[in-house]
Amino acid sequence: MARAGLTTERLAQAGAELADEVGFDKVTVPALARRFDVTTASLYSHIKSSQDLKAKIALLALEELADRVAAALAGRAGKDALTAFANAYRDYAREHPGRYAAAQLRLDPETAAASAGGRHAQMTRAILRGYDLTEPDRTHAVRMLGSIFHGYVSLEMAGGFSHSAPDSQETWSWILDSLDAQLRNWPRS
Amino acid sequence: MARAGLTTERLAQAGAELADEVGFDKVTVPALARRFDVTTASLYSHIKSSQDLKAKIALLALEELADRVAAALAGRAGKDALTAFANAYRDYAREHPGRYAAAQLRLDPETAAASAGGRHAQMTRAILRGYDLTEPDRTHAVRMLGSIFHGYVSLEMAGGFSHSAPDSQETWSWILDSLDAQLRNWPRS
DNA sequence: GATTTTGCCTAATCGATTTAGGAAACTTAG
DNA sequence: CTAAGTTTCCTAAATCGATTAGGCAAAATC
Repeated sequence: MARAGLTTERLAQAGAELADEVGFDKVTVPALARRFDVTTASLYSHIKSSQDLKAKIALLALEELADRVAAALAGRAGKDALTAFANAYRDYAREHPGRYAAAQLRLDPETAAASAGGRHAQMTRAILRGYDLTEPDRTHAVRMLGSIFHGYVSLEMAGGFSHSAPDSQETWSWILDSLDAQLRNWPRS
Repeated sequence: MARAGLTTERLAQAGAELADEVGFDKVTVPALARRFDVTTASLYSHIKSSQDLKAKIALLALEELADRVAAALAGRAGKDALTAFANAYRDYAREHPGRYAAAQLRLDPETAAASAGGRHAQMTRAILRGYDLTEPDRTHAVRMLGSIFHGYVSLEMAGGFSHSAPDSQETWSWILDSLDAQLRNWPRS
């Protein structure tokens, strides 16, 4: 019997592609097995469970996203860095909706600790170096940026802004301008 | 054979309670049937499918949340209204995590149109009456507020802010102060 | 080339989803 | 009050996803 050449990495990769095509919630062990023309049971030599597969897809997405953000951030500072960061984030979600959804999966603490989550937090802090904030304002600002980017992208993907003027791109730019102004003028009256 | 007295509303209500207890993704037709001591098939006289059940829970959550926000907003304006709105939103998510997750379910357009989604948008606009914004800034601001509240609450529920100082409440207050200042000083430099 | 390890298979169980069809309980009209 | 109609719930059964046990053949190791 010819072997299909499965590995954990290939499964995660194919699972990520499947997620982008049909949605992360529709990623299922049998569906992935069909892609490799093997039986469902065969995948269980490479993954522990369906949850495990999803977690591996999530880790892959987090790494990819972190790589993109890192590349976008290279050599930039201030508003330039803020915009690059935000756009890298948003573009990834638009190009890879299934992976983006995967990246939101709640991981157990050990897995999360070994993930690219730390790089994300680190890069967000790096953006703020271009602004004149001291602790604890800097941490508050990190959290605010994370919230607004994640929230905006989620709502946009859910179709929240698609059916009315002004278009989503304008709002995105407006928000970035607004955040930049807010951070530059801190502390305010 | 004694009847259990099922109705669509009771199922949605019980489904919402179940969601808060075990998580929205764990709400299943058999699990709900067990609560009423009936067989799984019996529920299908009241719901069209499992998806339909979840949509009904989502609609219930959206209504409840809109009611709460409306109550919180009554008689308030300016920063007071902003804070009340934000806290109503966040408190609901903390008290009813399953329902909050349900409220994020993507509904098909017709269902969404018949939902309390419109009330939410309307109330968000109402908050901004206390600030001096004109279109299209007002719409941009509505979207920004929605994004940040949703994003913050999602990340907080996912445990994103729980393992480091400063605590989440401080950041929440900081963000509200910051948003208020930003909206009051609009347009800026 | 013999042995150990690994990859994939067959077979089977369990739980969730859903439909078909029947019987008992409510409702309503005569 | 009873007969007809409707609704509610049941039994039974098919399908599909998740998962485990145990076997055989292919790779890798010696």
